[in-house]
Amino acid sequence: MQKEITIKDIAREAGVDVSTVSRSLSGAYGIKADTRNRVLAVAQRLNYRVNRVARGLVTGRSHTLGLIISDIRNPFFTEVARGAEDAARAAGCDLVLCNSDQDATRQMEYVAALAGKRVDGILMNSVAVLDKEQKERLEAIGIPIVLLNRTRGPFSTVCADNKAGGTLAAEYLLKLGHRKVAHLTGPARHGNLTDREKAFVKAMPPDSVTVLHGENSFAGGREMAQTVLAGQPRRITAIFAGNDTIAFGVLRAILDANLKVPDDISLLGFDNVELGSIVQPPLTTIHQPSYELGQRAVETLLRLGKKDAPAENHVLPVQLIERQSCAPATQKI
Amino acid sequence: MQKEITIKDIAREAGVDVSTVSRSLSGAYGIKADTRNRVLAVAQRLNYRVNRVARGLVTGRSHTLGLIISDIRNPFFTEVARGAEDAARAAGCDLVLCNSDQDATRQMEYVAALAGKRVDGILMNSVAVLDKEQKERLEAIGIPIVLLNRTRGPFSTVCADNKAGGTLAAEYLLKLGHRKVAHLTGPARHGNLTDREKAFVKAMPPDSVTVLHGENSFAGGREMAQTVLAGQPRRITAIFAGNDTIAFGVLRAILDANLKVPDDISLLGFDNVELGSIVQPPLTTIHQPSYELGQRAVETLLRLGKKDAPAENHVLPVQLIERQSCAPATQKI
DNA sequence: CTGAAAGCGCTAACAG
DNA sequence: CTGTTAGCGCTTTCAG
Repeated sequence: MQKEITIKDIAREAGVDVSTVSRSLSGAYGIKADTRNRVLAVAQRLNYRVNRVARGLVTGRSHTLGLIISDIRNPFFTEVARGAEDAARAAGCDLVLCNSDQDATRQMEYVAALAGKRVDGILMNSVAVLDKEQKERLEAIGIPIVLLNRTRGPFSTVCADNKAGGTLAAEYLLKLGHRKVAHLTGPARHGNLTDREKAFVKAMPPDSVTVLHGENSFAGGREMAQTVLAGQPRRITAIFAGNDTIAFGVLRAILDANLKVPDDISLLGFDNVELGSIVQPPLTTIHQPSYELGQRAVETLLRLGKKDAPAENHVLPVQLIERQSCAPATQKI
Repeated sequence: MQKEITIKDIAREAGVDVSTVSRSLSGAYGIKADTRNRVLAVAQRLNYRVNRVARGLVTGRSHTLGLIISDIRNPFFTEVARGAEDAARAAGCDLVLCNSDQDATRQMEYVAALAGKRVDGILMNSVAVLDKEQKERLEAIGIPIVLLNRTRGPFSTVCADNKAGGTLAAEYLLKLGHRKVAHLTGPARHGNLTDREKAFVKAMPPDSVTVLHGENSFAGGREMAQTVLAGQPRRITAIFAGNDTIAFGVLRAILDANLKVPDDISLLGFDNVELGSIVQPPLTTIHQPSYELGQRAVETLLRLGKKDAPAENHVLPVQLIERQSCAPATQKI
């Protein structure tokens, strides 16, 4: 690692002061075009690169954002991350990726690490419900935060209309005549998933739905489905999965049990990830605008960076995507 | 943003010098346990958080790594990213995510930005072949780099045995009796994909394979497949896709054309992403250890950070995963 | 074992 | 328009 080239070197070489170099480089006003060009030329010749660490130390801005999600391998988050990265990049920021695996400790460690690096903002789908102490700790770090799985609260939020989605799911299944269904979803108290669950249960007739909580993943979906399928004389005619990833796991289990979707059992997902269309049968699901979620989230994060910016709460619309995994309920009882 | 708490505050409060605070905090030798504890207590009470930017400025280490990939939405890269993030985290580093979309300019912009932030290393699947000038520029920035899609060259590399994979694919298809096949893959000169292609073509009989280059994505796969299927009286009996994502697109197109896999046409993928098993039919593919790739890559990156560390070249094994998308060739000619 | 002092590379008043 | 002067918050010799 040979010595780093600094503005001092440029200053000496160009016969000006470092402050002049600094101003030339950052394109500030009050520099004769002539000198600026000269400085720039020298900088170029010396192959100079600003040290953004040093700059950040004095300006207090890192131009870095943190994204804390459960697991980037969930295609929904992948899409969110991509939207976030694109928006961050458009604003000249970098994005650091953190996988919390829904672990509260890990999540707080990430927050601390990001705070230590003085990121300009943090984007997170906070695990579980934040207790009072955690909320205070988050507020205390004094960094803009936007939550991806809350609709209200002390922080800014941007998320899809999960409640509407849950209701939509119930109405659709009801319309198809399903009266005994299972809802297989991730851990309880998860914000998004919980909202879907509540709205879904509420919109269904009393006692018509069995809810199972498990791991929020392909494997989790498979396991929950196995439990359901192995249970008492199967009475359910449809399964509403908390998201598509879980739905894929459910599908795997159903196929393994030599049952047919939707003939033997209907399956409804949530998210609308790309692969839902090539799975067999193509998955009927509730679409949520994942990419836009990430995008909007960093945009509001950036806005929060300004002085006195008020908290914002955005809710994006969802939509039923009808494919072939749901059919009218058959009289199995 | 209320005033930041610094070691100065702690020093004053604890009645010691800042250097003592610094030493206590970084757990250095030569501090009486007594004073150290006192300092730590004060730090805790004041809710102090090191400013890693400031620390980085003097130590020259940012504890941040950069990951530049084509697109995080490709499940293969998702898995690589997860492996990389886990390994980075284990080493106390953060990972910044960059999507190059295979654009050379964008890639170099990212490299420049990361270099400006003085990251400790960069992990990338470099787009296309690097020309001499680019190589020199990369070497000039003086940051450890490991490439994810090369097997040799001036930089350290870690990637799967793509050549063996290509050969494996050819041998398998040959064994099944396929003598007219298409290879649908991403852009030419892409490192990994190119290696697969070359080895595949080489292992197949002369003139038995038609190669198409397209976009490296689901959509790209679909388009290429449409072209192939629409072509002259279809003579091919099998398609080898450059990777699973492309294969999924191909599958979509085949289904859309009302053809059956593998009855009408066999389909072979590469990567072995999780969803390959629930697609219908389950995808036969060449497995490569994506997660480990990411993991190993940051581990070698970290090693390169040490003084005088020699470049390393790792090649990880691949393996045929036989599912149900390939069948013996039928006599269609 | 601890304090004093220098400085990482840069920006930001304040003069001139 | 440009130079001078202070630091940003931290680590790191070098003394003592």
